[in-house]
Amino acid sequence: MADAAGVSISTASRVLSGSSHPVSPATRDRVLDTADRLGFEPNRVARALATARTQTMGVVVHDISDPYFAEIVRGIEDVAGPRDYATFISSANRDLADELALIRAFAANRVDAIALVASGINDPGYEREVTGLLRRYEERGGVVVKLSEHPYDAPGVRYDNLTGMAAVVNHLLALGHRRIAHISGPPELMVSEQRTQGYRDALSEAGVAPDPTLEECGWFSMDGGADAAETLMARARPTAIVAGNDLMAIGASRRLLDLGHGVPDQVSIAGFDDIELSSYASVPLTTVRVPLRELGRLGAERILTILDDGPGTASMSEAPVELVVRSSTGPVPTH
Amino acid sequence: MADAAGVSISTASRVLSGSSHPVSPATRDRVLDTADRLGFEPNRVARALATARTQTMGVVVHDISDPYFAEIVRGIEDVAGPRDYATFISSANRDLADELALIRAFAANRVDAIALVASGINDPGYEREVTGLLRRYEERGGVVVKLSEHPYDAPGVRYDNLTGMAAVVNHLLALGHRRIAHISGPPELMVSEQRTQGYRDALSEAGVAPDPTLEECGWFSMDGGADAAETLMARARPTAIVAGNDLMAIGASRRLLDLGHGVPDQVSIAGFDDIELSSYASVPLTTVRVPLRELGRLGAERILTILDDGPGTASMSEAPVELVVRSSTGPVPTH
DNA sequence: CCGATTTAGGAAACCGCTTTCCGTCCTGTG
DNA sequence: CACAGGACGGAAAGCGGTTTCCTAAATCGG
Repeated sequence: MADAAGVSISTASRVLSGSSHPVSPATRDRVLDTADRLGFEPNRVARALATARTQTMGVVVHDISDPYFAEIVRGIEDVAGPRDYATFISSANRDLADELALIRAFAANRVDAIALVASGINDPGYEREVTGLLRRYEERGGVVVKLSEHPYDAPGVRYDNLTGMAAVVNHLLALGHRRIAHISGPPELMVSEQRTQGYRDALSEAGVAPDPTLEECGWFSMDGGADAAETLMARARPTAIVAGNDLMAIGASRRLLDLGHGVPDQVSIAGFDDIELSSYASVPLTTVRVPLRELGRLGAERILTILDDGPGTASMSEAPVELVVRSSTGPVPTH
Repeated sequence: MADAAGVSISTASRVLSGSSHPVSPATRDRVLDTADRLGFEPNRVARALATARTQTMGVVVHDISDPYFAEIVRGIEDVAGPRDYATFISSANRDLADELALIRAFAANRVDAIALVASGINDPGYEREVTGLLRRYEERGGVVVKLSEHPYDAPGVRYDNLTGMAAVVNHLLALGHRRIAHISGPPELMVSEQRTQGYRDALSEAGVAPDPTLEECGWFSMDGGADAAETLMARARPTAIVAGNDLMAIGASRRLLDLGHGVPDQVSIAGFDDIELSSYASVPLTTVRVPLRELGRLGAERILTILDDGPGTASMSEAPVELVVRSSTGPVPTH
């Protein structure tokens, strides 16, 4: 390529990499032309080795089929793309070991930054491993940012699960409900844990006695939510169910309808996240809106800032959550 | 690292990279131990430069928030992971230019293979660009496999959209429907085009006269499907609607229910893909099951085979589709 | 018109690995 | 016991770029 243009490798590199070293306009054009003619694209791998920068960022998601992540990822791409960073997504598919493998892969491939999205898992073994991995990654110059609760100490963007949960529960309380059940996500997930905590806090705050039979795990999936709802109805006859995420709430309302329980006439259902789907569910869902896409944008911006200017006083910033009332919740049945 | 173990770089490399060059067990252990102690992980970028292999594959998806892709991606990961390949996903978010940029990024980063999933777009300009890009990529040793219709000529796995569509339409015809409308995906997408063609063919096969007022575009999204359904009902009063994918079918049935049209009492609705969601939609969806995850698996296996043994007589293989009847379709209303 | 800068471009070192090539030592064999 | 050949490990040459260092030519001030 350099030969074809009749210049040295150095010169070719300088114009193609946008170096600050001066190159005459004539030479520059000649290089650009031949590069274009030959369809030459510099080998990013070689460049990465030389510069210790790959211009890529890796996004670790817990489960790619969960629309929650899609929104966040989109936000990340919104800002990464225009800044010429390639965004690579990798999904752990809810497997702890896979998740570690995946972080290891990103680190080994030297992505410039790793974004952790909703992969915070509460497990001493996992925490130790992931901490070691990410610490080494950071020591080598990688930046890690978290877009969800996570045991690893890194800057990022969060939102308040407790406040959000309190909002739904209070909404339900205001409608007169007292037997409010909860379908939780996988207990090992930190998001999940916090949301459940939010549910419990809000109830005890209102002086409603806790009742373990009103809680059931639904694994953050639609079928999980459906099964949990069925179990809860059979066991504890709640008048309202608040799920740990929208997916479970949708599954729950579907199953309840199938079983002949009116939603919200006989039982109210609420979710969390406000994924797009929620307005199209069997019954449009009352939920807590989390500004997912914005979260992604802010996260990516944080990454770029750190990459450009160093960590600074990097810490967590917070995005607001908001109750969205649709038609899946209503007053407690009178009889 | 090599020094720490008291061996030469060559030796360290040999044990860490699993070379066939003999290394005594004692030395091997020493290297392994110190590597482990230091948490040393070889720089994949450097390794990639030396070997011209990155042990990564890139998956180009058209829209990451479409659950269709999630399933396929999962299938790919099923086989890539165990074979120690990292899978990177990148989403074009329905933007043609972005999609090209994304292929370019994968190529520049020298992923060993690129899987094209449902990103086949019918646009002369795009086709020319993408062909040039991928051809160069292949010339350099990259392997490309397509998991959906795509203008670029490459091996892969497909399934028959025409047969699938014929199955749903015939199902509807058998139920007595004659005014069968169609909500299509984005016209530029090849999948979309084929499915629409399948719909038209099946109708004309049955001797039902084509009616352009019975076709409407729904962009493969839930809202798009909902809007299209509303338009169709106002304009042409179909007794059945077959959508180009499940997402649109779900949106459509939701909207129709909202507008007071019974599903399937007054209008039957069918989709295509059989994404997980479809059994949880407002009304469990009659649809065409596409073995998405299996498709991903087969695709990844094809990639690995080519990577290991060369292209061989690489061509398209085909996965079967199958009609799944649920409760969103029923006999044509009698009056 | 001359020395000091500035501008432009080339040579070569380097990024962190793999791999070829080579030398040493050990073993088995006639 | 001499020697062929295999086991083992090190030195060094890439891989394809970037960047430092250096030189030659052009420009400038006085």
